[in-house]
Amino acid sequence: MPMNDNSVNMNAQGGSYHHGDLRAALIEEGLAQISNSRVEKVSLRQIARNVGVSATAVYRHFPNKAALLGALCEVGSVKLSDTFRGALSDTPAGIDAFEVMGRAYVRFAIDNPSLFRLMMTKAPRAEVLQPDQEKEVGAFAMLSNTLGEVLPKDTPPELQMVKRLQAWSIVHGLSMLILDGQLPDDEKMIAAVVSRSFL
Amino acid sequence: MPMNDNSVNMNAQGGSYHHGDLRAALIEEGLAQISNSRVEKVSLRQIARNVGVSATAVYRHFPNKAALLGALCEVGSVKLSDTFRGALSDTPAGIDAFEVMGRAYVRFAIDNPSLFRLMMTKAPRAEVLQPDQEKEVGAFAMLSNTLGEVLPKDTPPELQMVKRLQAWSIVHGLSMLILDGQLPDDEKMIAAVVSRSFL
DNA sequence: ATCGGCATGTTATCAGTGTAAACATTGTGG
DNA sequence: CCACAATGTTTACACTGATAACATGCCGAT
Repeated sequence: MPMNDNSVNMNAQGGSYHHGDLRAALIEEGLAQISNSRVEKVSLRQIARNVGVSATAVYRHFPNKAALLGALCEVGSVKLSDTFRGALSDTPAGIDAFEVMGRAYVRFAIDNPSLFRLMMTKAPRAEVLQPDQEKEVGAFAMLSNTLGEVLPKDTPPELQMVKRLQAWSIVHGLSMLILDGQLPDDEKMIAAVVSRSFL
Repeated sequence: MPMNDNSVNMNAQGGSYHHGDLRAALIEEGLAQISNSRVEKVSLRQIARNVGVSATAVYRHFPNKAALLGALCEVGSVKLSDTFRGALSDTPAGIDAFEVMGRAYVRFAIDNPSLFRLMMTKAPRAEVLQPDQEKEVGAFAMLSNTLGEVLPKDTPPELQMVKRLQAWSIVHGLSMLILDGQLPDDEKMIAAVVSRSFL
């Protein structure tokens, strides 16, 4: 029996016509897909199928596939924020907070490769012009502000900004190189590269 | 007139049945496509169409789309190597060679965003265990060896390796963040971030 | 020189994708 | 209570990468 396009075989399963909270279900299934597939293999139709709904039903909740992926990114962002907060709160005194954050960043990327990629390609441009944007809660801001706290107080603002960008670049670059298979996922190497020795 | 799938309207253009050097033509057109499209929009069929050949003719020269893209990567690699060599040879004495290489790396990424992405996701793992692989000519090796030359001679090998990885990470991370629109394409900022101040 | 085989093209077809249009069903507020 | 808005469904279309079967033409052995 060839799967007939995007049918859903209504009167087979006991579900009701209306789903209840399809939007949330789509996001959940989308996260499941992206957690063990490359991002370019994540399919709107497959998500709909797994949720048990027709492909076009998705369009009642998202204008297009990009918007659905965008919703996944939002979830990813809070996940990353939580990871950062958790890493910081678990840090015993005397341990360098920036190194902890850096390792958490790389670890998050490794644990959520496709989602991380998606987040990076879709996120809005980081507010990077003036330091210490308290309101900003993006990945860069949390990492950057942590670095700001461990830098010497008399660091001139311009140099401080450069160091923040270097820190982000190092941590992000290392993450991407590991995700792309150019560098191995080696805990010791990660710790060494992220170490603050360069500041 | 609806485009009838993958036809090529033979007796309309004066071309002969056999192309002569289709493989090269496909690579050239592929490079053209990737130079002004995102990588996920590059289409095997579109390439074939632009070359004036049926879609399936491609499969006489490449087993699948991935192989064609792989060929584009190879061209990209020599392009990057040339860029590096050119940057080095244009460097006046007294200027830090590593900063020159770093800027060239970032500039290449900015000038060839899709190709650069493709190269990074397809390249084999960098040989990174022992330094100074003379034979290795990949992006990392050239950058890394340049850094090796400007580091103090008495730097212990282990520290040297970490610094090489940090250098690559910084340069690669900055490139990706700019490509993803997270950081602006600002010459001064790039120069500052790539500066060797962190060594 | 011819002729057969092989390299290199072609068309037809398939399964899969995102998306729009038209139709169906249901919960809900006047 | 019932129209309507919200939320589903089916159908259809233009794409994509890929396979199978068929066509053409170059080139070397007889």
